[in-house]
Amino acid sequence: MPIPKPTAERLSQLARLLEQRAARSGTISSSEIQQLTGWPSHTIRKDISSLAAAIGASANGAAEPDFSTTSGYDQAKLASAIRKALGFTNEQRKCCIVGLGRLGSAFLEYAGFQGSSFELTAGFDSNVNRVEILKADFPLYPAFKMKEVIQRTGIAYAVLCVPPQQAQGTADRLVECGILGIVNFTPAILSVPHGIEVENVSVIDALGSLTARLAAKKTHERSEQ
Amino acid sequence: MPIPKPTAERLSQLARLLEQRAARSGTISSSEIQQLTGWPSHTIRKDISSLAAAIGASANGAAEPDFSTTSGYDQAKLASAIRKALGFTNEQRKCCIVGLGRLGSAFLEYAGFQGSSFELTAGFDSNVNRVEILKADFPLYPAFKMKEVIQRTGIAYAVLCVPPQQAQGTADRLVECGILGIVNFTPAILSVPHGIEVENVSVIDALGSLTARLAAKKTHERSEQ
DNA sequence: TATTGTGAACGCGTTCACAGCA
DNA sequence: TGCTGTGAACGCGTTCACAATA
Repeated sequence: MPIPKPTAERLSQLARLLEQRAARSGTISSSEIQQLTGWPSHTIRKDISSLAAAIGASANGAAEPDFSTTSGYDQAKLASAIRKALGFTNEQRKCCIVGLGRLGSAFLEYAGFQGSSFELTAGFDSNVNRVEILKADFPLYPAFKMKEVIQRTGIAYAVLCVPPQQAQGTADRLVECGILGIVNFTPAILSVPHGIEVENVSVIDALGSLTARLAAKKTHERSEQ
Repeated sequence: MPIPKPTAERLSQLARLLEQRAARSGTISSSEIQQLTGWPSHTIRKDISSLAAAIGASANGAAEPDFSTTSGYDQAKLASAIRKALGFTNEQRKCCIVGLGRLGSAFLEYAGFQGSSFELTAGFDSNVNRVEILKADFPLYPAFKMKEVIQRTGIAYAVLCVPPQQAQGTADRLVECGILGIVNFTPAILSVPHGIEVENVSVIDALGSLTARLAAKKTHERSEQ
């Protein structure tokens, strides 16, 4: 029984949240989670129920779950169960940054990758100067080495931070290099062949979602009165 | 008849795409859009159908749509109809950037806001040095002026780019200032009161979605064989 | 023939209500 | 009593199949 995508997203956030407050008392209830996240408690219980089902299905004779005391969930155990079920702990997927301008270079010192199942292993920029000046924990290369490096080191994903005019062209090159997925920080809409996935990340889209949700909430409240 | 949220998101992207290729021939078919975006053509037709319904519902005696020739949709007309229906062209919503480190300061020269319905009107940082050194088209302030500036100028949204340890505290302050929505670029999970909306933007989450989609596609292909 | 347009069926995640348990 | 857990009903977006239009 596969975990539904929206459920997986909530669980992933929940795991982050639990790890953040690791210092607190060992147990948390679904209604406390509701308070922290805004998700209804029954949704959370259902999500965790899906999680347990998914674990039980694959755990043929292995150790059973065992979060769920009488007063909530064991935070540490729940968090690690989520991580395991969502395929974290598996081998790290290698990623690269393409485009080391202001935005791209911000990732060079971004701490969020530690503890995730993704690993930054390369950066590329067409400007050789940048490549030489910037410092990172992983090697930076001029753009013409992209194909060689990606294929040799087995990089699966690219984080695209080039100027919008170069976005589609660079995406095409990345596909040629054998990349599987692109996280697109560019405002451009990318066209890619079947089998390649693009995830768009955009402040503007995020602001649009906010506006839509606030508008929906308003009309909802109106209809409640 | 309100436009469903997923539909609105697709239409929003579609509008961006149409505007990008404004130079091309004036008409585009649903199957061409399928090729460019990967969405099935019937989904696109349904989406545009929803759009037409939404416009027709509010256009009491006003001009009717009129994209839809016999060989596709008029690109320019469709794009502007989408923008109108999704509430763009309305008064701009004011936004501010909070935290002017590497990531936050990248937005100071980000072009994506032009032509959107959002406008950057202020930046804040607790480090007075940064505020004085950085240059932007809009004023930058030290953090202690947040409340005064946000309330005086009517800023509705904040883009949160502070270090993760300060995320929750800063979010709390923003809520006190009367902000309605927060775009959270921090890996921290934020708790906010009812009525305030948070949209999380995270590379890690985006990579996670990519992985999930690729995995789903693989098992789907397997079951098709 | 090549397109849009749409009512109806479907599938899936959400919600509900209540059973189970400590 | 206060919590988790879950089958069943519900609602909504997607998908399908076919009518409509040129």
